[in-house]
Amino acid sequence: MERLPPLNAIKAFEVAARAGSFTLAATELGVSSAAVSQQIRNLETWFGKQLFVRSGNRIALTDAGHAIYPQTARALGDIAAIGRRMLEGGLRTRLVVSVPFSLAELWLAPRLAVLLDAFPQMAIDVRVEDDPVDLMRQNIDLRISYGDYHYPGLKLVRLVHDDVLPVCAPEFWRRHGNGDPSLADLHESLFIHTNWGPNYASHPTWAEWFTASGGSRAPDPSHGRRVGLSSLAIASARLGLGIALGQRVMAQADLEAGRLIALSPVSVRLGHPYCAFMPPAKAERADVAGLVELLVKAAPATSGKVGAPR
Amino acid sequence: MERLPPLNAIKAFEVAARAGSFTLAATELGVSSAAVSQQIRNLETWFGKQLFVRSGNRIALTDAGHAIYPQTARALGDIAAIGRRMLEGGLRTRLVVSVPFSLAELWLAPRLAVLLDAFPQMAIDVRVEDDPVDLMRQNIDLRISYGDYHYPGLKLVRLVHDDVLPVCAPEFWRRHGNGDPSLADLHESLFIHTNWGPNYASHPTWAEWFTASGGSRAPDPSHGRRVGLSSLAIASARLGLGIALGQRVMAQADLEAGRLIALSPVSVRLGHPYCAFMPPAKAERADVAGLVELLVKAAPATSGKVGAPR
DNA sequence: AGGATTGGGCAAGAAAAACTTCTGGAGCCC
DNA sequence: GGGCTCCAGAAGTTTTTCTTGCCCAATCCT
Repeated sequence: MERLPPLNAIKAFEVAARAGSFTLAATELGVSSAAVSQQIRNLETWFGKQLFVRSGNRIALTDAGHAIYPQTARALGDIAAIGRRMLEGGLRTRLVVSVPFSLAELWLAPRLAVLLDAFPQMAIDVRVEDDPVDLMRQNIDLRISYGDYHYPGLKLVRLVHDDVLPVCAPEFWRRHGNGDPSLADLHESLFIHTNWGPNYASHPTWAEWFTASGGSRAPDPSHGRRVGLSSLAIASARLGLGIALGQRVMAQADLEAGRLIALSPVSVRLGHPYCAFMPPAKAERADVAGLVELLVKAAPATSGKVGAPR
Repeated sequence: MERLPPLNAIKAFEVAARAGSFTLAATELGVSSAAVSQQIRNLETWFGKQLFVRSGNRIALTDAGHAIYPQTARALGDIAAIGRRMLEGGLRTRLVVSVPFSLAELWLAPRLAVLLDAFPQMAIDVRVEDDPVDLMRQNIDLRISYGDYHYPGLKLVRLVHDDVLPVCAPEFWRRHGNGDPSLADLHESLFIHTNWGPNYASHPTWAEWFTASGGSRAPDPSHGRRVGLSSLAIASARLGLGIALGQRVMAQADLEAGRLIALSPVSVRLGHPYCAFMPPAKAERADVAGLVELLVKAAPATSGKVGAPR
C-alpha cells in the first residue's frame, strides 16, 4: 500500500464537512476550532488541493471536497464498525466486573442488587481480586480499584472519594462509651485498626482521625484489634468487637439500619478515590455504561466526577 | 459517529497483520519495531482484546485479530483510494512546474528538453515566478526554489547544491586576461557582480571567491557591471561583457560548447541547495516523480540528496 | 549441545504532532 | 455603524509518538 493521507486529518475533514462548520466540528471532536482549522489545512497541503472555500466566517466544500466526503465517511464508518464488532465478539457475553476484596461485599453487592432488581435477566460475573489485574487476558469488562493511577490507557471514571469515621455497635457504645464521643478516655484495646496490606499505605489511621477531630491521641495498633480488610473492620464493629474507622460507603447500610452508630461527624478522607476502569471501546457497551452510571449516581453525597478517557 | 479507535494504531495493525511481523511492518512504515509494538498494544488496550499472540520471537493473529484484519485493510484501502482520486481530479491535467526566473532558461529548459525528447507528447506547463508561490491556488504540481526552508508541509527533494566559479568568453580572456588566472590585476570594471534582489542575500560575492582562492581582493561592485539575475550574469559573460561568478549548473552547457571558459577550479558553494517541493499526494504521480528523478539525476556531479517528506 | 542470531518487550528520553490561547479580520445581522 | 460569529495565524505548551538501548525467549547453525 502506498503512503496514506494523514488519518487524523481525514477524520477532522469528515466531521467538518458533515457539520458544515469548523466550530461545530471542533465541538464534536472535543478540541478547539483552531485545531480543526489546522488539520484541514494539513490535509489540503497534503493533497495540494483546497477542500473548503472560506469566505469570511463561512465555509463550503469545494468540488474536490464534495468528491471525497462520501468516501471518507464510509471509510471511517467502517473503522467505527470494527470497534463495534470487537465488542460483540461472542455477543452472548456476560458482563464481567472485577473488584478488590474490600469493596465486593459492602459496596458492590448492594449496588448490583439495585441493578439486578431492575434488570433481572442481566448476566453479571463478579470477580474478586487485588490489583494489578490483566483485563485483557481475563476478558474483564470493568475493573474497580482504589486509586486513579492504575491501568494507563484505559478509560477512567472516578466513582467516589470515600472518607472514614468512627463507628461501633449501639450496644457496644452503651457498655463502653461512657458518653464521651471524643473517645479520649476509651481503652486502647477497644480500637479496631485497619491494615490494608502490603500494596497500600494510605488508609487513614486512628492518629490521623484524632488530629482531624482536634485531639492528639494516637492509639497503639499493637494493643487494639487489627484487621486486614476495611470491610472486615465494619463487620467487626457491627459485631460489637470495638470501634472502627469505617469507610462511609461501607457503613452506610448498617448506619441506616441502626446496626452501627457514628460516634462523631468528623471524618478523614482516603488518599485516593475509588475508580472504574474499562477499555475505551467497551465504555460504549450499554451494559457497561449503565453499570458505571449507576455506580456513579449511587454515591452523589461524597463525590462522582467523570474523568476523561486516556 | 461514535468514538473511533485510534487510527494510526489501526494502520500499524493492518501492516503488521499483513506482514506477519512487527519488524517487517516497522520497515514498511518507516519506523522502529518498538513503535509498532507500542501501537499494537495501544489498540489492544483500546479494544480490551488481544490481537496478536506472542510466543517468544514469533507473533500470530488471534481470532479477534483475524476477524478484523480484512475490515481494516478495506477501510485503509478506501482512504488510500481517496488520495489517488485527488490526483486524477480531472485526469487530463498537464504537469505544472513553477520555477524562479534565474533557473528557467539555463537550468530547467535544457533538462526539460531531455524529458520531452523522450516523451514528446508530455504536456508540461512551466511557470516562472518568485517565491513565495501558492501551489494550491494555482494548481502547481511542482515548485523549484532556492533554499530548503520554504513551504513547510510539502514534500522536499534536494536537487543540487550549486557553486559559482569565474567564467568569461574566450575572446574576452584573450583580450583582457594577460594570462593571469589569479585575476589579481584585472581591472575592476571587468568584473560582473550578481545581485539577487531584495529577497535573497546569500549569493557569493567576488570578495568571497578571492578569499577562497587564497587571495584577498575585493572588487568594488560600484565599479563593475551589475546584473540582477544569475542567468543574466552568465549571458553577459558569454557576450564578452566581463568576468562573472557563474553558477556551475547554468554555465555547464556554455563551458562544454566553448562559449565560456572557466578561469579557475576554485569555486564557492551557494548558501542553500536548489530544491523541489510538491504536495505529498502528488509526489506519487508518475509524471511528477519522473521529472523529479530526472532533475536529481541530471546533476550528480555537485549533489543530489533526497530529503524526507515533511 | 552451545553460541549466535532473530524478533519482540520494556523503560527512558527525544522528537514530532497536536492542541490551546490569543489576536486579528471578514462577513452578517440588526 | 456596531456588535457578533466564525475562521486564520502565530506562539507556546502539552500530548503523543518514536527512538535508543537493553533484556529475554526461541530458533538456527555449526
